[in-house]
Amino acid sequence: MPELPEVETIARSLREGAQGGVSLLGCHFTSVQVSWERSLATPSIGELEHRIIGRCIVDIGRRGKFIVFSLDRDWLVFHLRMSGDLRVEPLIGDDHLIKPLGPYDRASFTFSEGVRLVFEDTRKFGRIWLVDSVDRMMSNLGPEPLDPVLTPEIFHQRLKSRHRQIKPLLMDQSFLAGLGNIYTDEALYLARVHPLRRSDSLEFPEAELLLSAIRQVLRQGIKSNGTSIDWVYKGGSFQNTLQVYQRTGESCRRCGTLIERIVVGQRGTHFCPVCQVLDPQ
DNA sequence: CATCAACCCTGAGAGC
DNA sequence: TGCTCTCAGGGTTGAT
Repeated sequence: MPELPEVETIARSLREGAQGGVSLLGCHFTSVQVSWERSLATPSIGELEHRIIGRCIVDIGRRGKFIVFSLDRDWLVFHLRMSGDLRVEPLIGDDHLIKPLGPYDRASFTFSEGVRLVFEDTRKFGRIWLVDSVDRMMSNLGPEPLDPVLTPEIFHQRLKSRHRQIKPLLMDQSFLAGLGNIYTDEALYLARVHPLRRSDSLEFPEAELLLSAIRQVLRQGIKSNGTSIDWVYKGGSFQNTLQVYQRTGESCRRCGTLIERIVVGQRGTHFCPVCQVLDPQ
């Protein structure tokens, strides 16, 4: 389930060709294939083809959990949701034939440089967009948690301006861009904030601590190349650092109390009932 | 504005 | 062994 660190890791390897991979910078599109129509949010397949063939990739980055390809005209944007992934591979296999796509490959973009970019997505929740304004598309996204322009003062003000349970608020992408279930649970634990606390009940020092906890888990996640949980995302090692996520019934590493699991905003939520107290509500 | 439920999907794991 | 059932999970949408 890619969150900010996983998306950052994938975007980085597409851009820099990390771990033996190939950088896509400068590549030119020669064809597009979409095998599951609903993976393409916009435009139509015909228009996508028409607008993208011949375009060149100028940059590859991330905004929230979106992977953004800046082309010499338009932007190609991916959201991996639960099970999506992007991989780059040679178009031609060892048998000198064009490699067939796998059963979970939903779209493929080939380049004049002899490689292709494959969007695979087992659960079909991921989406692809080709847009002429990435700013308009992202206009509802909240601030980047790692961006220094988000000061503790501003963060505290934003928390104060709402009256919501803290966990669903942190996962609300229009409030803050990039946190998902795993890193939210971890950050709340690190900051000793109960997931059901009301956002406007946090005093400034708590908000400051929470923001720094969020940054700490995200930075550590990026350094670990993300979290490999279940069969969905592979390659990262942050799962070895998890303090509460999927540790229900195991001991808190700070106080030994058993980690509890509750449902908050329809999401499985893991916390230590002793370290993360609810009292001010 | 906040909360909740349904929906989109599939593989995995449990129960039988 | 193999079937059926339930569940997770991000984000959108619609109801309360």
